[in-house]
Amino acid sequence: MELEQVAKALKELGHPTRLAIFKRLVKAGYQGIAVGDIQQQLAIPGSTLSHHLTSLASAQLLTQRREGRTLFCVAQFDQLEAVIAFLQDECCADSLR
Amino acid sequence: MELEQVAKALKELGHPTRLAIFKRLVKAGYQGIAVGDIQQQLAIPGSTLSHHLTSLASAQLLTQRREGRTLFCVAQFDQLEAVIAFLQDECCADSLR
DNA sequence: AAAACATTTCGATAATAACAGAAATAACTT
DNA sequence: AAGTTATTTCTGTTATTATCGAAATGTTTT
Repeated sequence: MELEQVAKALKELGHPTRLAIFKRLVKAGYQGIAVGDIQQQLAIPGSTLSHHLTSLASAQLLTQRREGRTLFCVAQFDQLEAVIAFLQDECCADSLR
Repeated sequence: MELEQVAKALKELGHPTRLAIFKRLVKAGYQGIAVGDIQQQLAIPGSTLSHHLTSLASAQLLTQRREGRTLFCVAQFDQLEAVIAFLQDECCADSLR
């Protein structure tokens, strides 16, 4: 994975609210979690939440699936894994220690 | 590790220049790498670099050790590990898949 | 087709971050 | 103590991000 892409993902995860959102996404698994549910859990305005979701999506950290009038957000697990792999392989120099 | 603290570290790593700096720090191991060497490698102004180093330090991602007039920067490996652990434990829900 | 619901976009403001030249500080060398 | 080297702090500017109410959009229910 490219450094720029990883930096982008880390940047988007690097905000308390977005990290909290992402944590919930991951906990929800492949089924995902409704935008409205996230909003209730975090108690933040819808417009603010929507921006944060757009940010996370822009880093390929989530996808959305509509079911009626409800939008479900699903963590993009492969992207998270790629980020972790970058930190471990490119950065975490176990061999040096 | 606290979510806020992790978010802070992710935020600081989430900048292309800082991630590139950190990558070099890690590659350098416990011995570290001189500020001047980083500057040469990345070809950026000293004042800009200094700000980025301060940012990384503010997230406990590096420490500095002076040797004469040269400052060495050393990655704070335990902090990196804690961040990775958070992403894996709190976020990466392997069990769900 | 009107009302209700779920979510996004608009619009505006405030806060933070990034950048880099110039001046300052710290440490060594002569 | 003057000069040289290494790095940071100062100062100011520009750019990006965060926030959220209000209006708009898309979807379902009646």
